[in-house]
Amino acid sequence: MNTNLLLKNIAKHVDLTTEEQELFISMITVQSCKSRTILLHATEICKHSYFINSGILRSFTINDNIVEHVLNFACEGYWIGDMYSLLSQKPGNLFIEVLEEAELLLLSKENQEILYEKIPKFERFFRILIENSLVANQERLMDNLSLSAEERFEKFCSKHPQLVNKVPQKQIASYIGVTPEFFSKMKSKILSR
Amino acid sequence: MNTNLLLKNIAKHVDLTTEEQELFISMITVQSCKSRTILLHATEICKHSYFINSGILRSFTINDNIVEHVLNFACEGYWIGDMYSLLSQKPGNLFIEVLEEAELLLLSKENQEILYEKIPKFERFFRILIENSLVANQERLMDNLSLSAEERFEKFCSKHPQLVNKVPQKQIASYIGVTPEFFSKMKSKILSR
DNA sequence: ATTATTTCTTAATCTAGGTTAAGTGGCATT
DNA sequence: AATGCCACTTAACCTAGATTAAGAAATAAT
Repeated sequence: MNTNLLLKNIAKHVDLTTEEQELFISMITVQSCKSRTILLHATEICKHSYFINSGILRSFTINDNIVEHVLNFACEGYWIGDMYSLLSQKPGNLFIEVLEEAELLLLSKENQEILYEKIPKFERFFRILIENSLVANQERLMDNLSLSAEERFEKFCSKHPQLVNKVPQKQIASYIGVTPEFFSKMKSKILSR
Repeated sequence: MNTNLLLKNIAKHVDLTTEEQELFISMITVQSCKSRTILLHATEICKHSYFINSGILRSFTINDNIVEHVLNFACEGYWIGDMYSLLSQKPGNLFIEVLEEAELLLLSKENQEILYEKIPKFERFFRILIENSLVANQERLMDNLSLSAEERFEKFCSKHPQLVNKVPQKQIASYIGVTPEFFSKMKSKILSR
């Protein structure tokens, strides 16, 4: 189990002793997933936070059993999960899907709670992660209220260059909030100038 | 200085000893603000988190010096601030304005950091607050992607009944992401049935 | 290799919501 | 009580993006 990336990630925000690192690692499990695996169904209760060692994942909802809406993409070095379901331990509305063959490190809700009790530094670490998520989310919200689809797409490209050519275009469309048809039209308009 | 509401608020998530409460209170300052006060300008660095004892506030951005976009409303018992600016200590893009005469409790960034060091329980308290914020934000984001203006308005009414008749209608329009003109049209359509 | 499924494109048509503009009513300041 | 400023309304017209539909291209499954 390769925990280098994760430990490096943690070290950016808090300093762990060797024992603390070991305790932490003992609470992590590894999981390899093929593309198209559904890690979490909307009807299930989310039991884990997923750290991505490699690969790409997304979280999304399904509307009226037809239209998908992408909440998030996540790749190497990021966490993904259904925060609502994880916190409330009720079924959320999110699916989590593997888009590109992935190796994941799983931290269960119970172990996360234990970590918080035993090593308050983890309380800080996750606080900081969530703070950053919240800031990013607020910005995206305001962007959706104030920018055109084209501007949102540009911003997506500059913020997530590693995703632009790897995830299906219809999912980028969904993330920025337009239909795949409109996205296609918009793209060819952009390319033609 | 009335800290009852705030202490009750904290007690929902963590248990403080009397000494801890006292330390905390010693770090808080009170501020009374008349309606229309601008607490934070978009060009300033946010130095405080604001807890609302009474009154109503909002945070918003201004686009091209013309169009306002409301990020959040906050009333009694809630916190407000510019999280991006507070964390980065750079100027954010948010204004914070008092909409209804307010009494606020201020926690400075420095004191917040000291609290984190001295009483890790505060790390937990704020982690939980931010988690809840993030969940609410994600839901709002998905609502903006999947619901019609009318549905967003209905949801706003059921989630924030205490605000519906207190804040200017154009600001509710902005919060749900439509123009004041369209909002007015929509409202009269709703009333006519 | 062939077939089946999905993704992407193009184009015609439609509509939710935006823009512009003019008018009304409220409330705050003098 | 008069003036000025906003907030709200109404209405005509406009447009970004949605919908529908059909074909082409790419992927996956057999």
